[in-house]
Amino acid sequence: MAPIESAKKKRAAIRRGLLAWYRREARDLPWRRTKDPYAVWLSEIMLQQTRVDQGTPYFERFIAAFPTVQALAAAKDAQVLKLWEGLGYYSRARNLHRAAKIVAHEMDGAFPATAEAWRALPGVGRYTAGAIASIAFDEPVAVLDGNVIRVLSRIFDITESTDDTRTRDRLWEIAETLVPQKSPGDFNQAMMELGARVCTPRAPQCAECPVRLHCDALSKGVQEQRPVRKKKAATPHYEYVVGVIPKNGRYLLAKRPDNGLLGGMWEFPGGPVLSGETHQAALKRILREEFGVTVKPGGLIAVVNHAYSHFKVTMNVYRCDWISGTPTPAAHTKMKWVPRSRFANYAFPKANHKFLDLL
DNA sequence: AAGCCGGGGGG
DNA sequence: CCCCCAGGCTT
Repeated sequence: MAPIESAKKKRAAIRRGLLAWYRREARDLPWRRTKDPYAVWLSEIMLQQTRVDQGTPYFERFIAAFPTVQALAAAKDAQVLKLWEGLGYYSRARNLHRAAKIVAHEMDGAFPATAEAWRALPGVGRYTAGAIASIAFDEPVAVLDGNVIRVLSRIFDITESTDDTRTRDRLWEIAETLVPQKSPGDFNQAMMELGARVCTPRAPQCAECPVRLHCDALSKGVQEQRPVRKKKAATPHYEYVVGVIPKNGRYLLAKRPDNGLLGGMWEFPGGPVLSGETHQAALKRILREEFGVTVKPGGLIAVVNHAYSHFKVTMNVYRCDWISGTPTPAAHTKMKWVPRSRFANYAFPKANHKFLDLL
């Protein structure tokens, strides 16, 4: 079948249409008011797998606390984590902090100037490197995030699963072919903004789309069937018990290991209930074996449900009386008795915040 | 290639 | 309830 328009003309029309739309419709976001590489970098890390509306207040607080890469490099781990509290994917904060120290101490405070050089920093992959280089340094390199995958899979009617590596490679190639020499940062942001506000996962607003005349999926009426995704396995559900243990006006907290789930965060001690085990038996067993204290389980404070990325949990939170034992963590890195008035200095997981106000 | 890694909002 | 989000790292 002969193409209605040449591929080259189609690309030119897409560039023109998206750039014009973006200059008219772009949201006024804090990191768009500057080309400071530090601000652009911070925004890109914070927005990984995170919606703009969710990330924006975190960006404002974070950059107010650490206005420069030197300030971030000099910060304490706990301070950085506290500012990330509630945003999720906490390894981003750890990698960001590590990278800030590298830039400040090993690169003399000078940021990398190319996408390739950015990728050497921890937490910066192909997407983030392309975003920073194109936005802050005008380098004509592509980005491919969830929005761009959706936009391109519709415009070019990609029928293969976009979870497949070969399809990803093809999409990257399309994106690289599209990105203009001039205003690459605006173009990349235009594709993402279109994906976020017009070319949405469900019920896309095609009538509002500046490139609707060039969209292969729309012309076939299959836009809601793109992108093609593989379905994910069902996530398991776990039953946990958690102990709230007061002693002399303080509560027993434990710090999670720096790597892995909720790395470096503080939490009330607890763990999974064995099948057939009562909550009271589980509390006594877990607190003795994993945290080194003997307790007497008391009343139920809360039942909290929480969903993580790959499992779900029900936390049964009980008040417990401390009987004996010096807190000694098995899998955690340290434990402390902390007064309620100082909780504000500790980064807690969301699942703990769901019952913290009840204490 | 597949799994791990949070939390929130929309349908 | 399921899906997805300005993804990267590890195995």
